[in-house]
Amino acid sequence: MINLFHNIEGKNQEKLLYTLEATRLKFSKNEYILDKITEKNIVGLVITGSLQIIKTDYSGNRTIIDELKPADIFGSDISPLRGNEYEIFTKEESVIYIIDFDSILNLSLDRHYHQQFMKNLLEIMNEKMKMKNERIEILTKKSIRNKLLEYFNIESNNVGKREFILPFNFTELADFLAIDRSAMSREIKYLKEDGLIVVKGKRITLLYDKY
Amino acid sequence: MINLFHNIEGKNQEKLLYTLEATRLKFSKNEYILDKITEKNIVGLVITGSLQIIKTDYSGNRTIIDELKPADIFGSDISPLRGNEYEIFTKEESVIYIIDFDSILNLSLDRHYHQQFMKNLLEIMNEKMKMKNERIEILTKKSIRNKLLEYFNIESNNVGKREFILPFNFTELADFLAIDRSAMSREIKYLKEDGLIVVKGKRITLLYDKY
DNA sequence: TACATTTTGTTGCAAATGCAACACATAATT
DNA sequence: AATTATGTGTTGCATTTGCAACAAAATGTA
Repeated sequence: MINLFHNIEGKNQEKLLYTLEATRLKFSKNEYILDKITEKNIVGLVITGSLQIIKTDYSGNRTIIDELKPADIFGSDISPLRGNEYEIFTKEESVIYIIDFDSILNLSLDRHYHQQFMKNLLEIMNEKMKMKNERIEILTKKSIRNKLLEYFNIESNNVGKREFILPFNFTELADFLAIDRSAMSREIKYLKEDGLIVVKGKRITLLYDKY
Repeated sequence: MINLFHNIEGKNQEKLLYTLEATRLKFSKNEYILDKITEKNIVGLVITGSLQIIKTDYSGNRTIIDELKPADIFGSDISPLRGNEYEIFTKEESVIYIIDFDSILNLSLDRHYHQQFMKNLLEIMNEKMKMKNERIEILTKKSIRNKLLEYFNIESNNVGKREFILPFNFTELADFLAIDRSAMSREIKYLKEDGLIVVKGKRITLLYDKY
C-alpha cells in the first residue's frame, strides 16, 4: 500500500505540509476526534496509529464506515464525515494532519515533489475505491452465508493464502458485514459443521476450492 | 458534476488525449463492451451516452455495480472490472475513450492543462467516492424498509426537494439496493399505506419530515 | 395496429434473519 | 489478584425476506 509521501524525501515532506498549511494533531488511545475535523473540504491524513469511522443510526445500530491506517486520508467525501451521525475514534495513540482539500486542488505542481504528491494521492484514492467496491460486493450478497464467504474470499485473495487473520473481532466483523452478530455466529457454526472453514481465534482457514 | 475536461479548451483536450494515447471507441445501444476494456490498469472515459456495470454471480443474481454517465471514468479499480464476472453494457449509443492508468500517473504536469486535468480527475474520484459511500450506507441498513427510506432521503437531498424522479426502473432499483424485487414491491406498498410516500410512475414524493 | 418482450404488482409459503436474553470466556483496569 | 468491562456462543421465537409463479400493465418492435 502506497504512502502519501512515497518518493518524497523528508525535507520536501515538511515543505509540502507547510505549503498545504497542514495542522498537526496528536491523540491518545480511544479518543474521540473533534468536530473541527468534520468540516467539509477538510482532509485528515493519518501519520501514525489507527482510527475508525463509526456511524450510529437512530435505532442504535453501529456501523464501521471505515478503518484508517497510516497514510490513509479521510474527510471531504474521501471517507464521509457528513452530518454529525459520524464519529471518529482513535484505536491507539495517533498522529494526524489536517489539510484543506482546496489547497490540495490548487497546489501548483511546478515542483517535482508536488507532482509526486498528487500521484500518490491518486493512487491512494484508487486503492480506497477498490476497498469500497469490495465492501459493496460483500454487502450486495443476499444471505449471511454468502456475505461471509465473499468476505473470506477477498481476505484470502489479498494475502494469497487460504489462511488469514481477521483484522476485526467478531462483533466488529458483524458490523462491517451489516448483519446481526448472533446470526453471524450461528452461520459461522454451520460453515464449520459443513467443513468449509476452520476457525481458531481470529485465524480463518478456508477448506474449499475457490471457483 | 464536474467534467474531466472542465476548464480545458477543445484544442488542449485533443492534445491531452493524444499525449495519453487515448483510443476512441463508439458503441450502439445495448451493446456489450468487449474484454479489451476489462484489462487491469485501463481507464475508460465516457464521452457521450451511458453505461452500466453489471455483475452476475453464480446463482444468477444481477447487481448493478455502477452507472456511468458522460465524464465518468471506469476500470482500474475506479469502478471494478476485475475477473470476468463483470459486464459493461451501453444503455444508449455511447462514445468512450480508453486510457492507460499509468500514462495518467506519469503525465508530466508541466503544462497548465495537464495540471487542470489532474485536478478534475481528483474531483471526479472524490465525487465517485461519495456515491460509493452513499451506497454503502444504504446497503448497511438491515431492513428493506430502511434501505428504501435511506435511498429516498439521499435522492431527495440531492435535488433539494421532497419530490424526485427515480433514475432506475423498479427492477433496477431492487438490484441497486440488493434486495428481492417482489419483496421491495411489497414494502413500497406498505410505505404507501402508511402514508409515508406517494409513488406515481418513477416520481416519488416523500410525505414525512426528515429528521 | 398487432405482436412480442419487459416490467410491475400480488400472494402463499418456506427459509433466513434479527432480536432478546443468558452464561461463559477473555481482556482491560484498578 | 480482584474486579469490571467487553467479546463470544447459544437458543427460542416472531418477523422479515427471498423465491416461485402468475396475471396485468407498459413498453418496444415488426
